[in-house]
Amino acid sequence: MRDLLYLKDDQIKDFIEQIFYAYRETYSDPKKILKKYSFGTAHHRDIHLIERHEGLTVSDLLNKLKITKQSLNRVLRDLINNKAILLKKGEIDSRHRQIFLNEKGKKLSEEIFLEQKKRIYNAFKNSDSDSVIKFKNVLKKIINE
Amino acid sequence: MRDLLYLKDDQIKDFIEQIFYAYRETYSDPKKILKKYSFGTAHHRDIHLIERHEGLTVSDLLNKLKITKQSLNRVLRDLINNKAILLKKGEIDSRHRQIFLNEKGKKLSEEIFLEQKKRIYNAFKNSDSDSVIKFKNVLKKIINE
DNA sequence: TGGATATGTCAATATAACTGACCTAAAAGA
DNA sequence: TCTTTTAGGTCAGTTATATTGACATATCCA
Repeated sequence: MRDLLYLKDDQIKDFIEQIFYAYRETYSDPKKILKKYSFGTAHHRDIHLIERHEGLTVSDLLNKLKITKQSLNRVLRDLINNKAILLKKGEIDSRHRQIFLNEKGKKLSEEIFLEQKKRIYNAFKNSDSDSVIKFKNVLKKIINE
Repeated sequence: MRDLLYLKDDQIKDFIEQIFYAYRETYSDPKKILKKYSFGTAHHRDIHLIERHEGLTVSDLLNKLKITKQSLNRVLRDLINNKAILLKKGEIDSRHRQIFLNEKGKKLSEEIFLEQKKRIYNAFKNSDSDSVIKFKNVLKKIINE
């Protein structure tokens, strides 16, 4: 077990480099669309997480993004002013704010995704299903999920 | 082929989210060490690429990083002032500058890597070798390598 | 009622990037 | 040789995204 090639330092360094490229490329693709709305990647991440977890609270979002509430609030303000999202008081605990996409936000989210999807879709289409499943499993282990 | 689960939009969105987490966590780990030297992640990326490709030129580095030379120069200046790297005129074409780590840079690079390695090493140690190989293959397809 | 929690906001600062303009030295080509 | 291109460096101003720290408000819970 101890001399597996992929556990050697040089190989691990290659992986670290490739994770950087994969992230950068994946999140670069929709930048042109974001620019049309005067949004950046920070807005993109919020839109993505709100779409995936409709009704999540501000603190849910903070926990996923791992940024400060001051940073988050700048971005949420932009999205609210643009009428891409709306905040509702939590029904059980009215201190909470639950975040939703409205129609404009859903349209934007879809537009972003169509651009961003291509790269991943093509990579998967050219891989066999076992590869994709194992890709996911290793990714999960990297993020301790 | 057309109804493979992992080609569905929701699944692809999950992958996009996980690529973000994987990148963020992988590059967060060594931030404490970088701070000791008053460096940030931009310095980290440069150090990494110089270590992996000793003697690469400024334009090689620009092509890998895909940032402007003005951005790169701020970071290289810091590294030069800190005596972490040195630039030599290219032997064949003396317009080129070839970049090398010196002793201090090598030590820093090693220190950063030991911190960053843990996450990937543990993920791989808990995966079988077929998974890791397939992880790499899919990653390569995502970045079109 | 008093403390903890969830959220929001003001202000200043840091980091990493950008655009645009301009400069020098060296190589390459007509 | 003269001209153009390439590689690199720099100045100045700006933008995007994040930070720290302080403080305010509303709501929940014991």
